[in-house]
Amino acid sequence: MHTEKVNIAIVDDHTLFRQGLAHLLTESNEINVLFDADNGADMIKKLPLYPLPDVILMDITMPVMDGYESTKWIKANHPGINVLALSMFEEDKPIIGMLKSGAGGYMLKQSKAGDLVSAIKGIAKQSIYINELVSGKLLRNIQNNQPAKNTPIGLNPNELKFLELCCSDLTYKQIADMMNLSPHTIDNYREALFQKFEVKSRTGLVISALKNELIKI
Amino acid sequence: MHTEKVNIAIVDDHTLFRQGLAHLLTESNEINVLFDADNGADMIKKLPLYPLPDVILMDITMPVMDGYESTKWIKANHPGINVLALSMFEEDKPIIGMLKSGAGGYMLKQSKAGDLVSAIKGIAKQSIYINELVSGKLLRNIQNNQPAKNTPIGLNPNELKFLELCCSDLTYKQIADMMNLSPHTIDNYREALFQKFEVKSRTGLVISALKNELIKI
DNA sequence: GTAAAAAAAGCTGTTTTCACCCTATACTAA
DNA sequence: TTAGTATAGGGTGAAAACAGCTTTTTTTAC
Repeated sequence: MHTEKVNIAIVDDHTLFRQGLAHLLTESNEINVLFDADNGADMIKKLPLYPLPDVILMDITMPVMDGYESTKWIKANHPGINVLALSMFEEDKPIIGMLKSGAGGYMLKQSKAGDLVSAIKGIAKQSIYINELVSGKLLRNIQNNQPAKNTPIGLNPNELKFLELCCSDLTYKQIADMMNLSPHTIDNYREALFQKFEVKSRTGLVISALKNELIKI
Repeated sequence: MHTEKVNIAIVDDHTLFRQGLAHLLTESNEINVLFDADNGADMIKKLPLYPLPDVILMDITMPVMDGYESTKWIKANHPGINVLALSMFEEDKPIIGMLKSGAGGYMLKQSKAGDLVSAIKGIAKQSIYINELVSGKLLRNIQNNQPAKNTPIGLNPNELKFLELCCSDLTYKQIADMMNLSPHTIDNYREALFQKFEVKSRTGLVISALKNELIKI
């Protein structure tokens, strides 16, 4: 069985690493390195000069235009190209950051060549390549990402009605009329909700209500 | 080499499935089913009557107290117990939901017994067990969780940035500072957006922006 | 280089929102 | 009974938001 070679580009500011890697990958006979670049800006400049790569290997820390920005640019301008982050860092922050920026996978520079080739082939075919390193961090990220979320806030029916009407172009005066209550009473509801949601403005209140899925628009 | 059996509990409202699964897992000789329960409330009642399980297999849809609530309760009261979600659904929402609630892994009921045993052993040892099914959804979740960069109607980058910052508890003065612009300039943006969106208040603006999916929260 | 256009900043009001005081009623529980 | 609490209503002053119009600066086009 024969499969097309995967066309890739390498973006990394360490010239020796970049070129060594290019040789190494070319030797595998499954990967074709179209071009390499010093940083994101260099990549943008070179991209039109070659066929579009299937995968771009992307370093994170680079001068001029770093990996996060470069990845965002790629996904905005060539969403079909898959970005595989390739970095020395195994901390949560760069990993989550690159994935959020749009990378489809994350490999360490200390990986074995064979593993990198598999990752490149995997990401070329399925757009994403998740390994052990990444999956745990991903999970912890979404689990921690909801800090104050599971604090069910007790609202009485009137407060809830008021909250709904708040999510509109109406003034408090108009809301008071619609609820057949004095504007001062509405004031009390507002104060109470500001405290419960820990906000200081109607806009903050609306955003919180939507985030907590108390109100649907 | 000999390893301790993994102690588990099964929470699922389908009695036959629950008991059949218990037999099946017991036969593997690597897993010991301590008890099973009809739903979350039943689980909470039975938990003190047995040794603490290493892993709880948790269904999602159950009467009285569902899998999300039950998992949250477990992680709040017995954070050492690992929850493995076990469901028929392979949609994004239940998977992400259970993981956010604190589950360390997610398996389909249509899995092979051997795979389930591996998952249980994996989660008992490493607290998390991520398979192909889950990892892709996790990644897409964090990638979609923030910006929607499309600008369908005519907003320039500054107006869009302003609009984003509007969806918060910040005052216009603070927004002006963050954008390094004079409050008067911010005033111009506000006026322009009020016209474009045909609203008369910041709240109306925020609601419109969200409805038009120009901003994600 | 200059004129037109667009963006940024300024000025002056009015209205709305917000914060913090307060009173009255009615229901509940010690 | 009395204290506590939830709900409705009241008043004032300050801050923010809103509206409309003018001027300066920057960009762009000719």
